[in-house]
Amino acid sequence: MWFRVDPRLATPVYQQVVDGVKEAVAKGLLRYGDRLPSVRELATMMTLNHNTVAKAYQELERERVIEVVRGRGTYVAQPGVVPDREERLEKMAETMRLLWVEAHHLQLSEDEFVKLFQQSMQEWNRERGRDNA
Amino acid sequence: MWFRVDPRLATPVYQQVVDGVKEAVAKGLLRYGDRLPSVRELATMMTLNHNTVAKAYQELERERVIEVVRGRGTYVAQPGVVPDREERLEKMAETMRLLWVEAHHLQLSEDEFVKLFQQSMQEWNRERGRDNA
DNA sequence: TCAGTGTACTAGTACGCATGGTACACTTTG
DNA sequence: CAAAGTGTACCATGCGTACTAGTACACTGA
Repeated sequence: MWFRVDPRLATPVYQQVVDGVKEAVAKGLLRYGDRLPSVRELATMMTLNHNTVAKAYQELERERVIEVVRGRGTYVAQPGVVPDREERLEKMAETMRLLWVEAHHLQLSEDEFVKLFQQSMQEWNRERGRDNA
Repeated sequence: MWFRVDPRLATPVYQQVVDGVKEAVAKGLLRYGDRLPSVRELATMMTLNHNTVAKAYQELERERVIEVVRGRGTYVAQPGVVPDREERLEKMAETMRLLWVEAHHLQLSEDEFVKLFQQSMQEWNRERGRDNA
């Protein structure tokens, strides 16, 4: 599978599934039209309940990351209009604010903070490049 | 008070108190040696339970943001050694990763993403400048 | 017809958050 | 010494969410 799930973490399992799929799509591991495992398949693979996987799939469909075809399965959706774009941009900005406050308490200078930020993005891009080779 | 609390939000109230105090310290609204309201005072002011405020204060003390003197009160701590520095840096990096994934799904280019980031920091610095005048 | 799909229920367990109340050891003040 | 104010430690309760488990339904394709 393209991701892992750890029930001991604080973030809910269904959220980890959502994040995992979104990351796989962002990296290009999953592309438009690719079929995802059925809720029962994925539940068996990761030893989860099918309801938990279904909850994740519903959230992913709400965000237009996947498309559901009743009776057939779920597929990676084509990039298009993004729902709730403004709210999500707002939430991103708020998260950045909290990050900057935390950086302050970790005694990071503005330069160090920006560097950590760029470093995190570069590492991600390296992974993406490898996966897409 | 230096912050607000909204019990309707998803983030726990005690966490909002923690974030609020940390932000006030980061901005310079609270400085080394300043006294914080007692748990019962703050609880009354914000119509919370004293246990909720106490939980927030304990977390703040664990992070060395404040110092507790039994029988006297709580005070803003002097900047010093930061506990759990490595773990918190790790968590920051992980948050940045998730932000970058979300940015991808919001169809933000790398430049737009970085710009949003810088913009968020600049706005914060403006507020800080105003408060510290 | 039948197997596989997502979906919708119900029921139960577990955990964290928040409130409310009481009590204790400590410090400062009168 | 007494009183008031401090953080802290309990216990009990209600509430919402997460997760599991099981069952059932409507739909699709072979």
